Amino acid sequence: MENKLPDDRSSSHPKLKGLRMTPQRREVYDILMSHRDHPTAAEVYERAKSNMPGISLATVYNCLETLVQHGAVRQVHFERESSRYCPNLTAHGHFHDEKSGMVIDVPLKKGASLSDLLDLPEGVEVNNIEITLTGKLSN
Amino acid sequence: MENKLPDDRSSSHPKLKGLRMTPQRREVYDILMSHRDHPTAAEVYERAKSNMPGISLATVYNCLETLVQHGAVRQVHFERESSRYCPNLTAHGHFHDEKSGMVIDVPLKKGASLSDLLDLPEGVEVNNIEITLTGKLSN
DNA sequence: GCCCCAAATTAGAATCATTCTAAATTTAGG
DNA sequence: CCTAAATTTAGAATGATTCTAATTTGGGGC
Repeated sequence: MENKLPDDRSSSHPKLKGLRMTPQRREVYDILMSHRDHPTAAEVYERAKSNMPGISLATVYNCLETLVQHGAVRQVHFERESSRYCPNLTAHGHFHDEKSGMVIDVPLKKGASLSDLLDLPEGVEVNNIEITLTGKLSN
Repeated sequence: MENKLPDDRSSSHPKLKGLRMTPQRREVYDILMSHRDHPTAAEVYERAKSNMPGISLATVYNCLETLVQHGAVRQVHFERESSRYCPNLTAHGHFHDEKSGMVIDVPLKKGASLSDLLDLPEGVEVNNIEITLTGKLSN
């Protein structure tokens, strides 16, 4: 059922250029792209096993690390809980509902920029930013 | 050598009201207030031992947790590294230098507010915010 | 001032996410 | 098709933190 384009091994997303797209990496990447609910490595592993019963947890960790290094997905952290993974590459923060554990993306306001908010010291090169909010979803 | 005010057990800082100020908690709190360099629990433990050789690591963890719960200090997280502790209660973010490991406070610009930056969903009660930057201090 | 109970402290065990190790497998290039 | 390098794998190791159960401490009531 899969569309096998011979040249599609590492080019379905611009961020994946230069990355050998093994079946395991594709599986992990597809899981992140299709669910988009900020799963942990263990959750990705559970989902991956249904399509790929032989995949190992170590491989899931390896694939996630590789995808993060290539900028294809982002890691999200709340306190010291398990890392979560997010395929949304736009500038945004994350809200963590303390009751349900659910994580939702919090977009930046149109035209807004972090440098409007923060008084950054001179001569720093910022490679990564995390904006994390925790609280209650009052419904 | 210590100034023993009978009423000073839990009132040296407004945030410490209602908290039994044991010698261990005072020691931990004083370490955070005097160094202000975002130490980990293990680093607080090392420092505490010089004044209080019998203190245990578990107690340092307990004291830090209690101080955080009472809003007297804040926890700071980078990726999944050890939690760090910060006595600066004003709204601010943190920059983590990848080379030296040093952490510095990043103040918010005067008059700026997070809600200017983020498009928060309706009806969320935000209890905590972390803004963490990682990168290189290019000096 | 003394006793009692709850809270705090303690050492060490347990937990758990993640990383490491070493061996087996897969893949790309020649 | 062959070889070297990259990837995957199972299981062990790591390390920060939390838990457990026992001991110690301190404040309020008498």
